[in-house]
This record gives sequence, C-alpha cells and structure tokens, in this order.
Amino acid sequence: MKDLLLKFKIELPEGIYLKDPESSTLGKKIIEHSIILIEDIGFEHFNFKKLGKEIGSNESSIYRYFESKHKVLLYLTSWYWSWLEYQLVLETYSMTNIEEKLKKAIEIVTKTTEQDDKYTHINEVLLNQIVIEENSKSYLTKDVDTENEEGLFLPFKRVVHRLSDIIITYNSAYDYPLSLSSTIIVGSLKQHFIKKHFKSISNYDGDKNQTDFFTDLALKTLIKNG
Amino acid sequence: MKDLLLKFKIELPEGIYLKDPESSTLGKKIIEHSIILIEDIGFEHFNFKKLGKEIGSNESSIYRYFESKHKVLLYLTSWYWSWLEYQLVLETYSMTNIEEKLKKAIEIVTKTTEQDDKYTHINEVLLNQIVIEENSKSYLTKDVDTENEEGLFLPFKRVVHRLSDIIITYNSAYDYPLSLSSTIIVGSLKQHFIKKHFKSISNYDGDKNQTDFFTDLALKTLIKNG
DNA sequence: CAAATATAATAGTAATACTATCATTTTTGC
DNA sequence: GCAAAAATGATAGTATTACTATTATATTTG
Repeated sequence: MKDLLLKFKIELPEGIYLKDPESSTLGKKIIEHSIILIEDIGFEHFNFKKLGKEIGSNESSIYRYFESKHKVLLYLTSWYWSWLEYQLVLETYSMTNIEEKLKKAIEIVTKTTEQDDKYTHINEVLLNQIVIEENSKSYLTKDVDTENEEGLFLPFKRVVHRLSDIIITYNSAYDYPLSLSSTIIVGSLKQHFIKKHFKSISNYDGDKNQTDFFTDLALKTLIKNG
Repeated sequence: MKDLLLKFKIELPEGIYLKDPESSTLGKKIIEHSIILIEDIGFEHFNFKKLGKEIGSNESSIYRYFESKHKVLLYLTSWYWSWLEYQLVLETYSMTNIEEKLKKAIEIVTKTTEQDDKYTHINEVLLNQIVIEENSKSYLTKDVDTENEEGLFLPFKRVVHRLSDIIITYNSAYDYPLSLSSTIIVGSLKQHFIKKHFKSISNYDGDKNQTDFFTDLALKTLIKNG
C-alpha cells in the first residue's frame, strides 16, 4: 500500500497532448489557467487566445502543447478521472467489510470534490465543476469512436471498472455491475447539475443529498434475494 | 381519455422559435431535414447554410424561423420530450395495477424509440438518436439559467415529473422520487450511448437490455420495507 | 389585382480555430 | 563561457462559422 501511494502518478493516455504540460512551467500554467478560465466562461467561449492573455503567453506557444481546445478538455477530464481512481483505490484498498467498502466507493464518486493540496497547479474543486458542466462534450462528438480506439477515454472507463469490481465483490450474482457503476458515476454528475440548475426536479434539500440517494439505490438494488 | 387523445398536440415553449415551423411547408421541411442532417453530421458540423442546401432553400429564410442553431436543437429535444410525455400518458393512463403501471412507464422512457407515423415530417427514430447524442448540449451552456427561467426546458421537466408521480403512487414513502425519475430518464440516454460507443463498460449482451436494468433497479429501490 | 407577406439572393462582419513562418529568448552540454 | 539546440513569442494569414442587413422576387390573401 505504501508502495502504491508513493508510486501513483496521474498517468494520462498518449496522444492527448503534443508536449507534456507537466514538463515545464508554461505547461503547468496552461493547465492551471485552463481550469480557471473554462470554469469561468464555459468551454464554448474558451479559446487559446484568451488563455494566452491570462497567462501572459502567446497563443502559438499553447498550440505546441495541445493541438486543439478539445484535447485540453480531454486532458482535464482524464486527469480528473485518474485522480478519482486514485482516491477510490487509496480509500478502499484496505477495507475488509465489503458493505462498508461499497458505501465508501459510492461516497467517493458521488460527493462534492474537496481540494487536494498535493497538486498545486490544479484546483480540484473547479475541475469538478468543469467535469459536471462540460464532461459530456468530451465524448459527444463524431470522433468518439476513433478517440476511444486511441484509448483517450481509458481513465474514465477504469473508474467505472473499479466501482464495478467492488459491486461484484458485494454481490457476484448481480447481472449489471458495469451498468450500475456507470449509472452511479455519470448519474451523479447529472444530479449535481440538476441540483444547481433544475432545482424543481431534485429532492436534495435539508439533509438529503446525492450520496445518500445513490447509496440507498445501490444497496437495495444489490440485495441478495437468491 | 378519448378527449385526451384527440386534443393532445405537441405544445412547445414560447420563444423557442421566431415563426412556428408547423405553420408552413418550409417550416416543416426545416424540421424534417434538421433531424436528418444533425443525425448525419452531428450538431457541431450542422449549420443553416448546409441545411438550406439540403432543402433547396436559402440560409436567410431559415433565420426567419429560428434565431440560432441552438434554438433548433432546443426545438427538437423539446419536441421529443413532449412526444415522450404523450406516450407516457397515453399508455399508462388507464392502468390500475400500480406495479404494472410503473413497469410500463420505465419501459417507455428507456426503450429504443419506434417510428410514429402520426407526424409525417418527423422521424422519431433519428430524433431519438439525436437526443442520445446531443441532448446534453441543449442545457450544458452558460445560458442554461436564463433559458430555464424562460421555460425552455419545461417539456423535459414535465416528463421527469410524470414518472416521479408514478413512482410516488407506487411508494409514497420513498425519499427521492424526482431524483430516481431523472436518473432513469437521463441515465437511459447515457446507457444507450455507452452501449453504442463504450461497449466494454456495458452489460447489455444477449437478452439483457437497459429496460430490464432500470426496471430491476427501480423495483428493488422502491421496495416497501417500512 | 393591389397590398401584404414570405422567401430568395447577395453582401458583409466579427470571431473562431487554427497553420505557417520567422524572430527572440532560454536552456544545455561541452 | 559559449555555441547549438530547444522553447517561446510575434506576426500574419486562412477558411469557416454564425450570424445581420438590405434589397429583390415570388406567393398569398382580401
């Protein structure tokens, strides 16, 4: 476990960037301020000219790191899913009570993100907002199948598999572990969005929240009835 | 019921169009070919110039019906949700067995759409594909709150409320009827997408499908345990 | 059949999402 | 300490997009 902790690095798919933004100060600034700017003005209004202005750098320099703004979005969402996978592994690894483990896993993938000070140039709270509001746009394109073959969605799919594995451990007879896993993970993002923008179709007031909703849903769905 | 059947007209929110496309031949052609074209090339690559070419009409004429391509997407998705609401009401209205009613409702909102010959200029099968691939883009914008206040998302929210009402009838003690309803409705779209593009994280093969998944999920979640 | 309305044609605009080229600055290896 | 290499910056240019504005022509209606 100590080994895992020390070694774990956010590994992103090849081909997402032209030059690794982790390899230079400018690269890190691009990531840091992409997060701030996209969260602020939205992905549609975001572009490299505006980003360049924010970081006092040139548009053309940013193009040396990413071939398009779409790839920046892919980088950010992939980073988020890798980071979430790490949380998931870290916090459930040593748990032996499988019900507690399942509950913990659901809590991690459904709760509102808190700041992680390990990565100084990345604001995880803002990044979580971006994932809630923009994640779908990273795969709702005509290029999805090509990019999927290139492995660009692996970090997301790995998280789905991790939760699915925990679901299987809890109830190996259940027919839809992957579907339930993806429904919880993606559904949670949608519920965050609904809570914020379409309040009238949500039931989260007072002490009720989406973690409770999904925990209740999963435990009842996975009940062993033979 | 006969009354409902006769009177039901797909009513869309004011302000979605400048001129009602149902009011002219050109308007209907705009809708018909928007569906065909968006399904074919995707919303990003769709524009009024290309659409004009398809229907042998001028770009400027289309702008008299819709102020932007975003509003066309809102029109199409709103039409879909209104149509789905109609199916939901029509097919569950007279059912007295509440479990059967719940099952029927879930089936309607999760199954793959079949052609409805009542509306000749609208291909519901293609429209369903558009909703699966593009629906999120209609609300994942910085204008979502303004447009929500203008009532542009009411058709979608009405469907969520209809299913939620059926859920409440089935189990009035359940804490999250709206959350469960929206999770099933939006989750179903995502599951269709996953089945098509991210097969490795789905459990739909052989006779297993998303209607079964969501039906099982809902019935277990809504079990009355006092 | 004239007036009103709908549609078409054309031109124009600011912004976008880049590419290409060349100049300058910074880093590095000896 | 310096030359070569690498990184960054500056500038210009391009095709496309998502429209607006204006004027002309066709169609409908009273």
